Amino acid sequence: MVTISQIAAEAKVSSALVSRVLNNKSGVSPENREKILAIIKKHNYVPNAIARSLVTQKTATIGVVIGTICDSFFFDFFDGIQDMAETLDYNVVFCSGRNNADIKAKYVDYFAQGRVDGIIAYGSRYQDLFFDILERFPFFVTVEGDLPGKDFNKVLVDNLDGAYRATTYLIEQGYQTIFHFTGDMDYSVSLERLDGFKKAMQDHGLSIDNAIITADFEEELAYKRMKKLIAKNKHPQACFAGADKGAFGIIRALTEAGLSTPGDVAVIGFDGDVPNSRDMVFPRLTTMRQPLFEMGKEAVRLLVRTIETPGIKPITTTFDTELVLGETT
Amino acid sequence: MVTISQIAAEAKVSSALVSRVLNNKSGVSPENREKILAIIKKHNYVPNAIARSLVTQKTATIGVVIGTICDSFFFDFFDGIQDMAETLDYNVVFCSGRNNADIKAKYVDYFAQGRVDGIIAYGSRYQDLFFDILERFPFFVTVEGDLPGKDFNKVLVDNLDGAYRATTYLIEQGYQTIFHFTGDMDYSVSLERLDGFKKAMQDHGLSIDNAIITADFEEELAYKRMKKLIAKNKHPQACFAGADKGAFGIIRALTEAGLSTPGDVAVIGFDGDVPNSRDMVFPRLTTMRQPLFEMGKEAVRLLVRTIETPGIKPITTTFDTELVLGETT
DNA sequence: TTTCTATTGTAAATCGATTTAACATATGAT
DNA sequence: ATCATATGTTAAATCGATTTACAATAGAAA
Repeated sequence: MVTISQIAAEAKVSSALVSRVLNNKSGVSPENREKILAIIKKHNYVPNAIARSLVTQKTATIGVVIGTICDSFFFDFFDGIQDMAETLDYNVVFCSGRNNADIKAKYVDYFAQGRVDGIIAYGSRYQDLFFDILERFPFFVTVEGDLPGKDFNKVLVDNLDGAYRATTYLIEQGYQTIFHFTGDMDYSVSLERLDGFKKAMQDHGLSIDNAIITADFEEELAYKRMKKLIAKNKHPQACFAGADKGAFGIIRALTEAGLSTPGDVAVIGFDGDVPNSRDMVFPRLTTMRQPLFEMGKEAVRLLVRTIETPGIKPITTTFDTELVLGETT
Repeated sequence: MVTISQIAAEAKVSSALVSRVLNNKSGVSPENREKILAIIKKHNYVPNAIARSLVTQKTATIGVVIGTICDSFFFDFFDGIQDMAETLDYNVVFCSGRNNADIKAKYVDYFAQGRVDGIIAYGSRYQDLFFDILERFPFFVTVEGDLPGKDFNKVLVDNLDGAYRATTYLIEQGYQTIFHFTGDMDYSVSLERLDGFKKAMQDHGLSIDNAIITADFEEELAYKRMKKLIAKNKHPQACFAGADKGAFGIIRALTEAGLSTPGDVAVIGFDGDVPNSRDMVFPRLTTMRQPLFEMGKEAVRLLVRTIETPGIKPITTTFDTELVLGETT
């Protein structure tokens, strides 16, 4: 690949002059500017970003790491990130952990080697390695991820409140027995949603005995758990799933057992994960929606703020969830 | 951030020694190695990848650019890329064009400034700018993208054959009037699929008069076109959609009009785009599946091959599609 | 003519690593 | 004691850009 010195040599000028032309700076005579531009064009010369970054200490890039890129849940989040990044003049690159904590940590480390100006990391499994790696890097934001006592930029969702409202909504609809299918208990968001559920039940004088079903964020386990409950004839009047995928599993178990929703069992989810083929999905799920687009935007905003304002204190922004009524309650 | 010279200074050795420790090379006394490692650990020192890349001329990274990251169609493709990249020891970063040709070109350019060792670009709109930018970079693979007469690494699908077989399958099922809903005519894959359709119809002595409905790769336009056909009572016995999303639009129009599939109108798609919530989707679409996982793997294989074998000739790999029977034919 | 200023250009330092060549020191064989 | 070899260490070059400090030139002002 052709370099700046080769361009300079061919133009019989110093590389400093070429650099000035590249960066549209003054201090170049019109004749030289024209000559240099012609040679640049002739060779399709593009300055090497690596070399440039080394001296400017800037990559103009934000790195995003998520658990897996193969999850439509993130679509709005991605779009929010890119939207704000474009207005703030940053490029965005995404890395996927392929549902593997080690790979995710590897990519956080990859970014933290100075390849980007800032990192956005999504995830709330607080024991995960990637938090440690993140903390060695000066500019980052975690989304959904919190660590007790640690002070960094965070974009959070008020899971406790959301779960409380979801549960309260079910109670107000008149359901008496309500089960909560938790998310993976390794994740702090699962614990928060569980707490919200418990609090709502207690505040309304309802029992939570046997009401907590340990599941995860995937469809399969919730499906199995619900299937077993139905078999034992111990299913509740309503289910609050800690994640939309779990809710879909519950509905599948119901459907297979010949039970209807919300007729026999009401189901509410959590996430606002709108499947890609929205119109083909039946029935539409009632869920607590997270404002993922706004969260993406906010993550970039916080990140760029700390990157460009030396010494500024980190911030936590917490978003509220929104009840989206579907056809399952 | 701490640098190699600071580590060297603190250990009272030259930076060359520290570099050797970092890269596990010989030529360092056990005592020095230990001392240096201790200081590295103490400061959480991580070598700067930008500086390293500048001298090694390696980033150990493959950049992937697609039209939009917000499309479950790519999931298997992404996974195939990462799968092969892991075995060949490359990192993978993704950039999304947000359904905008300019943004897509911007990211191809971004990568081509030397930020990655090789680029994988997905897309077949041959007049798109990104082909020109790609060609200034020595190492790249296009997927689905072809340019007549140009010689570079390509991963293709035999669209003509796939469309021919899809159409033939419908004909063999006994359907007489078959319409083809094309993809966006800017894309070469659309033209190829159209050709396959035409050829199959002609080979079986069927007319294609009024049988070609110009649509795009999205659901909405196919829906509208089909709706209009139904209104005029001019719909065919079977539809071959150039993309699965279009097939879903056709089915939606049918459903709304009270028509059933395949009872009233059979529908076959093209892509093998399995929606995320597979089990919730009704009915399951018959489609020509593209082996996206394998295509991702192959793209990486071709790319790394040209990166690591100087002077080697570019290759084109063409994959066959596979008829996946659903419930719509 | 002299002095000052503005403009244009270049040499050299810099960013943070790796790599090469040179050199010093120690070890062992002859 | 001498030479060859192996080992450990460092200085300096390098990667490809930007940036700083300064030199040269030209034109304006005194």
